[in-house]
Amino acid sequence: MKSAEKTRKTPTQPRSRATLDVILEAAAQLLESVGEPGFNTNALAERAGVSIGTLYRYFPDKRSIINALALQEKAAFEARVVAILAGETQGLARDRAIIRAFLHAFSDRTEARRLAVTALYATHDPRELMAGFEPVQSAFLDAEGRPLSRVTAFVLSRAVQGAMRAAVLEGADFLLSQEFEDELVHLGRAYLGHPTRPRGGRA
Amino acid sequence: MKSAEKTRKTPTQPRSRATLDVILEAAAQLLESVGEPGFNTNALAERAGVSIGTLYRYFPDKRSIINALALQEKAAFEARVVAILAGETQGLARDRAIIRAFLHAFSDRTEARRLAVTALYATHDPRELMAGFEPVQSAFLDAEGRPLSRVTAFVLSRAVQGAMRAAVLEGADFLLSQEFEDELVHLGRAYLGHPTRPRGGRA
Amino acid sequence: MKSAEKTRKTPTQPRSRATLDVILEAAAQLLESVGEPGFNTNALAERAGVSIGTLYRYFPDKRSIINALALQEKAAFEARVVAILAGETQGLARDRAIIRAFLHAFSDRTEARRLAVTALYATHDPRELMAGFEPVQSAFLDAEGRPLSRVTAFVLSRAVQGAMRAAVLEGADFLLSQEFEDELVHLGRAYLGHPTRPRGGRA
Amino acid sequence: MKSAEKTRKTPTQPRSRATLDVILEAAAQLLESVGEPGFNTNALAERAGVSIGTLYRYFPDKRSIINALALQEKAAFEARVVAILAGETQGLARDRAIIRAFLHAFSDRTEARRLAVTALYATHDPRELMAGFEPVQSAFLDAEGRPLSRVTAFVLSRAVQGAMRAAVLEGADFLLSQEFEDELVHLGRAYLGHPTRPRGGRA
DNA sequence: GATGAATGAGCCTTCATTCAT
DNA sequence: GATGAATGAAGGCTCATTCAT
Repeated sequence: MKSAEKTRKTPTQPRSRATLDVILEAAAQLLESVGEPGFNTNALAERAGVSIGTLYRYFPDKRSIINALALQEKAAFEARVVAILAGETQGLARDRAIIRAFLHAFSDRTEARRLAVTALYATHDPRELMAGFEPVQSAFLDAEGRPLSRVTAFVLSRAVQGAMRAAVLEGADFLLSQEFEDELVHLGRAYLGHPTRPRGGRA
Repeated sequence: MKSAEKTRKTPTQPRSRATLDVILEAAAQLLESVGEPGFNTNALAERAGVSIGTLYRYFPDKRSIINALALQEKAAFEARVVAILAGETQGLARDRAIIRAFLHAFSDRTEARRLAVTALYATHDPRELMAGFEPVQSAFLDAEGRPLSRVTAFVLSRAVQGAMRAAVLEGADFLLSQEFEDELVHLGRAYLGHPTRPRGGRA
Repeated sequence: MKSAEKTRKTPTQPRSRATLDVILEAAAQLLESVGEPGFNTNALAERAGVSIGTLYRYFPDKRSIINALALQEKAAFEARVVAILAGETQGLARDRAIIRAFLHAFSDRTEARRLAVTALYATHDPRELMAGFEPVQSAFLDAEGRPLSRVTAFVLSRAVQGAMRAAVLEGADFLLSQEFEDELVHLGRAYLGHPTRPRGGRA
Repeated sequence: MKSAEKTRKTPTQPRSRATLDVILEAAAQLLESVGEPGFNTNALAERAGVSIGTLYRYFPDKRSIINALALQEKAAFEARVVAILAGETQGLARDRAIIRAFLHAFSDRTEARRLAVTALYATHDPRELMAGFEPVQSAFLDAEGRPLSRVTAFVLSRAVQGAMRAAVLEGADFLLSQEFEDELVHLGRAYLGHPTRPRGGRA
């Protein structure tokens, strides 16, 4: 009884594609405003401006709508990071760019993203879901220029994500401040043994 | 429709206290085994071995049960950390002890804890909820022995928690390994500029 | 996903038993008046004067309500026939009594009974369901006093039932007439080679 | 809300006729494989290889599709029996031929036929529907060569049909056996007082 | 105090039918 | 004529909550 992955019919006609986008956008808004318990198909249909029946033409059941949303967000974010890694920027500047990408991914429509990803995790293997981040992890090297161990790569990525996630969830006023960004970059670079800007004005 | 906080009657008679504990224990087990969607009052009453009516003698509504569970877990954990801080151990050894306390809090009955805390966050101000950790944060000092800035303390605590949380959620096989614990300690100490065990092959 | 047989909880308390009877009686009335397509849980709850929720305390799903109804009718009818067979009456008089029992079973609230039994047949092995009639069949003997062959017993019982069923379904005006009853008795007895009343007034 | 009888446009062009046949054939297959509850217009359109819209060009609503199917089956069967009656064969041989025609009508695609006919009966006057059988009934005579009374004719035809119907529904292994056919012929002839093959071991 | 039968709002989902293309 | 996306009434079912016993 596993719900079909994502959609019933892969829509290629422009009208269908538009309808699908409308549904996913409405889903993100709704999830954002009411959270998971209030997220129901009737409310979604109304906000999307389509009928309940249309919803079910595009998705086999409710859960698959949330999953589709999560996968969409995940793909968009991974694309952004890959673009940075493929660019010319290196070293501290590159690290800043990545942190900034993460920060903005987390701060726009955050609650919806978090819930969707949580739901995605509830029904899929998390290891598989993190697979998309492997290119990011392998782009990092330690102070001697060697690739990171499995555990080190894990701690690095999850620590930075964790701090950002908490800042969003706790509504930290410094979320988009330069200081917070600097601290995150420092966290990562210090952990790996890279030089970073002097701590405070000391030393 | 805001639910009264926690309980209808604060139970002081021993029997009531026992019933309340049974309910909370059953709630933790149920949340653990079926997750939030399957967590319903009828199932809870049955697992706790009490009637639905009794449930409602102790809690005004469903959400307050989950909240009570979260608060209970939170209090227990905070007590553990405060005990460490009140002890004699200092420096690297104290940091290891705290990390270990976190790790075990996260690895026992994790899913229930996460869901309960998530639910707690959904209905309460996260800043208020994190207030209990302030003693922990003020116990840390930077390499020059000065207290941490607000942002630094935040990044430190949430980064470590984030890495542990992810390890649990992703079912990382190294969750309780020495290597993972070492990496977390290193993460925190490197961030603060404290000396730690040598990285990689360096002296 | 097979529905549990009959009820969720076997109710033994008098109140529960009464509620269950009310539901089954309402189900029979509703099935009678609107037929299977119009038979829905909301309408049933309303006619029974109970809530939808109560319905689902007694039956796991809609189909099991119809099945319970069918089994109840089946049991009642079988009991009636067994009583006749256990009695003193023999020969032609006994055959008449059985035919009459069938006729009345068919003519009181017939449509509901037919639909319920049809639904029962749709979800259960018909051979199993007919098992209750075996005592009836073995009570019949051919003109030489020998028990009937399997096929003969089958043809006899189903032929008589078929004629009665059709009379009900077609709304035959002679359904409860003496002539019809006589013809049915004659059908069975002639088939088995027993003497019966002279055909018409002719030799 | 009574559905217009049968079709919107009586199709006389060959293409329309072909489409209609495709739809009815698909309807029979679908009814056979999933039963009445699973029989829905979307599934029918897909199996027939036409669009939903096309379905509604040929039939005003769903019920009329099933009715058309039933009428088609009914007409085909009546034609077969009329052909036998119009033939040369008489007496026992003719009776066998008719029984055999019934048996095969019942055993080929039986479930679909039964459901369709049931649905037909639900919306039409059964007396009207049985009108087609009157020629069959009037072809039978009693042992004195006189036509049957109304009740006798009814009992005869419905008894034989009832036994066959039950054999199909109960999946009797003897459905197409010589013994079953013999018993049915004997049932009818004994009822009418005609001589038949010896019963049991008698001469 | 405890019980659990009863309630019913509200949710997910199906599917007959319409109509713009 | 044909298509199939869209519609939405309708129905099955769950579960938080109440209250008579």
